Amino acid sequence: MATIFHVDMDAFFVSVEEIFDPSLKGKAVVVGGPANARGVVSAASYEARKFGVHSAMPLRTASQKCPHAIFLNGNRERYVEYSRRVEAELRAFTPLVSMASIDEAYLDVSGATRLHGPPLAAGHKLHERIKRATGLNCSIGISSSRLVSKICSDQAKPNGVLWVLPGTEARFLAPLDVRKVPGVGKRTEEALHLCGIRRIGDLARLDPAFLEQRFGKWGLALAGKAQGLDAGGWFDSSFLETEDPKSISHEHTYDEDTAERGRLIATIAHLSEMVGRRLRDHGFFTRTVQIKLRDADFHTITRARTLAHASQLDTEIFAEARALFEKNWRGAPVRLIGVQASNLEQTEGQSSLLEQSNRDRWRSAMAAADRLRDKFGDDTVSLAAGLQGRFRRRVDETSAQRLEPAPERPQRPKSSQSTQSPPDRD
DNA sequence: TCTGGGGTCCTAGGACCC
DNA sequence: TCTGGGGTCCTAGGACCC
Repeated sequence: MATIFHVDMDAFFVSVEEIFDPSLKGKAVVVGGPANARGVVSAASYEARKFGVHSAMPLRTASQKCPHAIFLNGNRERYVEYSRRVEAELRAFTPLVSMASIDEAYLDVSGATRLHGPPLAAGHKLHERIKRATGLNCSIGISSSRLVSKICSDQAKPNGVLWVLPGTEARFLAPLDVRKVPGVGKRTEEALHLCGIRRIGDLARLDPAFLEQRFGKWGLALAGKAQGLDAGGWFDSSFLETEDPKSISHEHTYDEDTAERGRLIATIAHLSEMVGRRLRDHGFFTRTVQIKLRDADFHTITRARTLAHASQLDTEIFAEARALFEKNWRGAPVRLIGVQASNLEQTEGQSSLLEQSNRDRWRSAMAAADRLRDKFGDDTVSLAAGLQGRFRRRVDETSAQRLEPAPERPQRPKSSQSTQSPPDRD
């Protein structure tokens, strides 16, 4: 029988902030942004939660429920750093560690009883070690499957260790709300309630065939989850593998909706650059470029196109994203705009020699730009179109280098040059 | 209450091919 | 030419997670 730990950090972002500013301890703290900003709560301290504040809640709502809360923007790098410290501590405890997100992990400690003792004692030992090494509290769920351990760590919060004895999984799960099952959100919960299913025990009693007929493939998975079973069985080989990403995207929500074409296109250029940069960092090429547009009513559309050859160049991603935007934007104010790369490949595939040499030149320009960004920051180099709108001022003020084609040679016809053309060779 | 940003997976319809 | 079925790729949307 496997022994799986699920380790979940308590109010992770808030707890890290408290390390940097101990005066925050014991206060209502919300990480996510200013109280009046467009945005949602990323993390709330337990003090703030007493007032009904929880993650994913709009910041403006949070500030109404808890006006005295301290609102912080948050520091991604800090959280990544502390996540690494936690991970190091987990790996020192046992080698079979799978980070599920920035603040949670699964550990397979099946073979570690000799070293760490029985499950509950081992759990407390790990809990102590994490606290000592990082100053952070966590909760640990222990059982024979990842699913039950995850639900279990949630029941253990805050700052607790809980063990579900082998053979008692069904008894543990039965009284819990169906919403506790990972994957059951608002919609599925509503649908289940309509069928008279409120608790995991209700779900477990149902015929899997009924769930499959009612919810399709997902229904069958749900039937398994109600029994506390992991999708991949007791142990699936993907436990330790870090898989390649399937998509890379960036999006931006404006402080106020905007219908300014120049500003929208500048944002698309900026987002395309960020996507391209990450593609190159990961060594991927994208075949499908997608844009996302959300209007004032929160109505959201996505429009995608698959390219003839895969690319990792900002200019090609931007050209595609821009074309999709021009074809689909009707002039209405935009709340959010996004650019996504998917259909990721390891190589760019075949193309003509001419295209190849053009891309080779752009590629070296991109590599040079990446080096400059590493050295001087992300805003030092930008697509020409990125200089419009709100990015213009920032870039001009720093008198940054622009990523534009080099001056033309005289024999070239003037009209053939645009921001879309590759830079000349020196 | 007025809704971020980064992802994953699933469904469903249409095109196209055999 | 009155019309099947399966497979794959593409696109759009939606539920969900942290």
